[in-house]
Order: sequence, then structure tokens, then C-alpha cells
Amino acid sequence: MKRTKIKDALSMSGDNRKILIMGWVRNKRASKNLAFLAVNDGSCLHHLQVVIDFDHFDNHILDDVHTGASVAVEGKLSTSQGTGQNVELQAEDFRLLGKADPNEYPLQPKRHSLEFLREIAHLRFRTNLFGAVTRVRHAMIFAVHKFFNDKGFYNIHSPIITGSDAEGAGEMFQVTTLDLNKPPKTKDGVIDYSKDFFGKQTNLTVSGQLEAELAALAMSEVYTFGPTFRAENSNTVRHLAEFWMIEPEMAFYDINDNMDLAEEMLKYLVRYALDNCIDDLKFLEQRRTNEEKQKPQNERSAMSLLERLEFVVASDFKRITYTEAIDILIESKPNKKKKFNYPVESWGTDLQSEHERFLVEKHFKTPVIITDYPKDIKAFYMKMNEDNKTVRAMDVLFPQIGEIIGGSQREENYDMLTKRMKDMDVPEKEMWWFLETRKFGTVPHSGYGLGFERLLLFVTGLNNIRDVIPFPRTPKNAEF
RNA sequence: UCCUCCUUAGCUCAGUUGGUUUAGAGCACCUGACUGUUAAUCAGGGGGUCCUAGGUUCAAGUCCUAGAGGGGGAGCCA
Repeated sequence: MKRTKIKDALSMSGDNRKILIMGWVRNKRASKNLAFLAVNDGSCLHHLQVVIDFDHFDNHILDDVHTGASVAVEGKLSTSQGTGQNVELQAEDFRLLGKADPNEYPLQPKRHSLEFLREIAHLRFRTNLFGAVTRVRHAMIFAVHKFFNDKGFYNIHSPIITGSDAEGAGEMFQVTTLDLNKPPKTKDGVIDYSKDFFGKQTNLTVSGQLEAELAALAMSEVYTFGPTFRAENSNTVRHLAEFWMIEPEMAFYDINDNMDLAEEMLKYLVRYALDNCIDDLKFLEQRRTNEEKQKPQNERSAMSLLERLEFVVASDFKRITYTEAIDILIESKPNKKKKFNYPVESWGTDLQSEHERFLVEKHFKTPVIITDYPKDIKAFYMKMNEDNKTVRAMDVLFPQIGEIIGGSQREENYDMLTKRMKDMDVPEKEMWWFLETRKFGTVPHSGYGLGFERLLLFVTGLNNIRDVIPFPRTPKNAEF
């Protein structure tokens, strides 16, 4: 008999049809004549209740069946006599596929701390929480491709191993096949990378943007969605050494078109989660509400998870310039009362997390897009404004997580771009291929980067980025 | 990298100003009871390198020093 997925079984009527299910036992409740197994196969959040009637089975058939064991059960799908589920499976044939010794198996039918689950990342898929996160993550991956595909964008696989440090976005992981114990040296005593695999020093990519620009300046509208790597020693709830980034790059878009696309995309993705993952989101919402009950009233969120997601889809993102943001911050209550750790005094300094949070959560109470930052605090490739002081950068700020998107209109003028590179000590020579796009048929273009895991933090309501990626890579941690 | 907090049973946690037996509870596990349970319930049982290494003391889970691991915050950013 062909296996029926539990998600499908739960949507059938209890008409005593015969089905076969396979999955992992989450919980066993046994009494003298009957036992109930909650079985989950990952196809959905909910379990299928399997009923074992000891009139038909040996009394010891469940002796080795504990939480975590894998089973195959054939039987009749019937209307449940108990409350709590519509249908249940009356077992007729029961097979234990794999035991899970309860003296060793770490998961139990109870709440575990997220810290503990991180230490058993190989098993945490078997919890309701990570099942939900995994399904939401998948749906969002799919939604990203669907959004861009439906708009006529082409997906570009940018290289994972690169020979350039794209934007000075951070420390890079070196890729080498040289023997680190005795690397070849030149006459000057420095490591001879001409002997390395690629004949030069190479690294893992920190961004696919520059390559995406090359493609956009021929294909018009492209996007990358791949892993990026940063060897920064960042120990926070919103940084990973290996994370996934979505980077659209569009020819003929100015910064306003860029903002329109970013806003439309974020709303589309959140809407997609609401439309396709409602069971998992409700579970995540409940989890978050329970967690917040432990907190004092004033630290709890004003909105539930679903309310917040609906709110973002419905609201217009507030668009202001950096200069306007500084004016608001200088005049703000917390600044005047010296409540900020970093007081806002003058134009030109970068905005701190606490300032961004104030603007989003207290002042505007809606997602905010800040544009036209001072040129000195932004990357070399961003287009200079007429004032010669600011660049056409845009950062999208979300409640709770802060910066979710960073982007800009790109500098398409060859002379201006090379001047900026000189000013900011970017090695022009290594970037010859990037500069040629400005020599041959250059056009105005724009793009941005979205940290996929940060979006997932927002959608799932979790606080720690290590809990929205299956195998987090952080400083001192690559166990799984 | 900086600041700060934490580490006691498989898990979640108590453990008073350092001092009374053999360091406790709930869950999990084992045994028994129970005719439909919902993280079942009831009774009983087994289970400990109190993170590691030093030190103070008549006496250390508790105090001190160092180290390891983890959490939260900051910076860098996505």
C-alpha cells in the first residue's frame, strides 16, 4: 500500500478507508486496553492520533515504542471518538521501524529551551517549533522565486568563491588548497598564491551584488538568492557567519523604483506566508504570546504576531531622508532627556540601532525607509547626489529587527565611480571587469540586499537568528 | 572584540547568612493500577563528576581566582 502523508490524512473524512502512514512518535498515552500514539511525519504541524486496541495486539507491542521512535501503521481512518481531532487511525497492522532509546533520546513531549535545542540541531527538526520554522522557511524561499519570476526577473547564480572583496562588507573566509603547515613562499618570504588552486588569493563571497550588476546590464532585471559568508566576530541575535541573501539588481531603475520594488516584495512575501502557512504561524504566535507572558507588561509587544504581519502588509512604509531622520532624532524626547546611549548631536554620524528602533517603533510606528545618507558612511558604488554630500542609499527598517534591507541606486558614471574608489581605497585594478560596465553602454540602475534570515525572524516572531536557519554558523560554532 | 548574567538528575528548575543524615521537585524512564486518552491520571521505584582546575575554611553546590561552554546587550552589518 502507498504511504499517505499525515497532512493529507487529516484532511480526509473518517470513512474507515484503509491507509498506511509512516512517521515519528511524539507522544504515547497508554492504558490497560488502549494506547494512543501521536505520530508526526513533518508534512504539517499536526499529529495523527493512532489508536492501538490491545484486543487486537500483543500487550507488549508498544514496549519499545517511545517518543522519537519511527513507525509504520496501516489501519482504518475513522471519525475520532475523542475530542481534539476529527479523524484518527485505528491500527490493524503496526510496525516499529526504528527504536529511540528513551535513556538516550533527548527530546520529550514538553517544552525545551531554544538554547538546548541548538545543541541538538540534528534532532530539533523533530519539534513542533522547528517543523513550523522549516515549513515557513521553505514557503518563503519558494515565494521569493515566484515573486521575481512572475515579474520577469532572471535568477543569477553568482559565484560562491570570488577573487574580490566586493564592498568591504566584512572580513572574508579564505579559500585555499595550500598546505597551511608549509605554504610556498616567494623570494620575499610572503606566501606565493600563484601556487594556490586558482593562481591567486580567493575567498568565499560576501555579496553577489557586483556580479548581479553585470547581469542586470544586459538582462535588465535579475536577482541572486544564495549563501554569503562573513568572517566577522559578531555575536548577536541577528548575525550569522553564513547566511542567505536575496539581491535584486535592475537596469533603468532609479532609487524610487528601487524602493517601490522593495516595499512590494516585502509585502508579497509576508502575504504569501499568511496565505500558505497559517497553521504554523498560529502556532508560532501562540509560542510567542506564552513567552511574553513571562515579561513585564511594558516589554510585551503591542501586537500579536499575526496582527503585526497583517499590519505590515496593509501599511505604507514611511519614506524619509537621512537629514529628516536626524532632525527628528535631535528634537526627540529621548535625545533631549539624554536617554540614548549615543546622543544625536549633528548631521553626518551613522544611525545606531537605538535610533532606528525609535523611528520605527515609537515615532512612525510603521516600517521606515531612510534614503540619501552621507557619502562617508556608505559604500563606494552608491550614486552621488547633486549636493555632493549624500548618496542615493536606502535602508528599510522593520520593527524589532532593524535593518532588513540595504540598497541604493548605483553610480553609473565611470569618472565618478573611479574617483569614489580612489577616495575610499578600493583597488581599481582588480575591479577592471566591474568598471567596464560603466565604459560600455552604462545605464542608471539600482538594487538592494535582503537578509533572508532577518525576514524569517520577522515572519516567525523568533528572536534569535540561529533558530531560523537549520544549521547556524557563528563564531566558534560549526558542530552540525 | 567589549559589557553583563548563567552553568545542580536525560530536560526545566529549587537549594536560606558556608554547617543535620544519603543534594530535592516536576517532566522523562521502569513497575503496578485504570475501558477513549489529548504534554492523560493515580501509587511506588531507579537515576547526580553540583561545568573544569586551583584556593580560603574545622566545614564549600554555596565564598575567592583562573579557564571552558552558553544566554542577553553593544559594535560591524543583511
